[in-house]
Amino acid sequence: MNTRERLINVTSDLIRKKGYFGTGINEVLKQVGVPKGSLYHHFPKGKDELIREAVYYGGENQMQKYGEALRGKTAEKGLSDMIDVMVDELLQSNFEDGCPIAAVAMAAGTIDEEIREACAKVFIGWQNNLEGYLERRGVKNAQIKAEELYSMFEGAYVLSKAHKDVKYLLLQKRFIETILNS
Amino acid sequence: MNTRERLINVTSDLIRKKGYFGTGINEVLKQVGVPKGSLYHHFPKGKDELIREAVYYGGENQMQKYGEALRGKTAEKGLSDMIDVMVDELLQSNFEDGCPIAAVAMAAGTIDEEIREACAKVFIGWQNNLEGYLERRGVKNAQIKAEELYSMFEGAYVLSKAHKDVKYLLLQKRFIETILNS
DNA sequence: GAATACCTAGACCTTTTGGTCTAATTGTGT
DNA sequence: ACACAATTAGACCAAAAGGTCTAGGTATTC
Repeated sequence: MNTRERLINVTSDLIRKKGYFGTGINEVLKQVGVPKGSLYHHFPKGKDELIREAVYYGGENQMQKYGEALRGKTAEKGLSDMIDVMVDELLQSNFEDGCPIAAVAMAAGTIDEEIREACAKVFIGWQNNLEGYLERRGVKNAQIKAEELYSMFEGAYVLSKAHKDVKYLLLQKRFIETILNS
Repeated sequence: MNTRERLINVTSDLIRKKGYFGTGINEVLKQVGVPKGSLYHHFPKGKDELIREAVYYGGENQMQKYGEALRGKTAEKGLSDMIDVMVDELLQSNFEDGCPIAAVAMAAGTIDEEIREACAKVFIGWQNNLEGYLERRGVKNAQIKAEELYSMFEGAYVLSKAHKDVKYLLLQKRFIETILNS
């Protein structure tokens, strides 16, 4: 992993814990162990460019995890396993890691518009992915259901982190069937 | 409105736009128009104490708004109007204002534990309020449904803000009935 | 091996951060 | 009028923020 990738990787880790404003380039630099010059060589526009790349990177990463959870299962089992991915992330990080995109998107409107667009694009990507998955399993109105499932999961992720209690995420499993059959 | 209240009020406005790390006490001071001394007189523990109070204040404020939307209506109409409260906040602030609690809770785990607890308490308060509301209207399993509705709304709030598009919130109206009858 | 592009190194800068401290002022009760 | 608490005022501080710039080093290419 080269310098550029390591910078993005560490930034991606940090933003899901502390969001846009809480993530400082000095801390990134310290964790990666490289000087300022490297950062501004790879990201001439500075922090905003770095964060934007980290959003895309974190989004790809997360989608891959979700993809693995879904692969080759019934819609219900797949979605249930997708929830477990989020549950595990919370537990393994002692409730420090949240949704890597939401943490940044929260400050949208007051930060660089391109970053907000990056967040939106990642969300759309996740959603389209889920929509295709549902369609392949013969679920009707897959688009709306994918949107709804994402809303539910995103909200439960936030609540579980705030409460330091995964029950909000686990509760979603009881409503997967309800939504799929609605 | 006295100095202490004005400080809390402005801080509450700021945190729902920028979260914990994005909210600076110097900016609060500038907006209120008082010097440092006043802030540290009213909040000897500094920023964290101020933010905590702002979380409670913002939570009360928001619950009142939701309460008005719900009052004297069928469960479905009330919940639909509650969604409109969130929609209006996004539109009127040009998508700058989000959920006042979620914005702070996002950074939970890396900030003062008491602030995280404050966020959790506010969420619990909102949820209990909704639960009571549903019960009074004869909804079965009101607790679980209140939890679920909050997850959905919270998630849709985040997504609508990230996308600068209220459709994610409006979509929730189509699922209110589904959840209530589940 | 010289030339060139790529990348690292880190000193330095300005602005802002949260916080402390002392002096002055305002209000209140006697 | 006096005493005393409550509050405001703002200078000051160390640390951290994001960012710039020049100097080295390390590859790669001819």
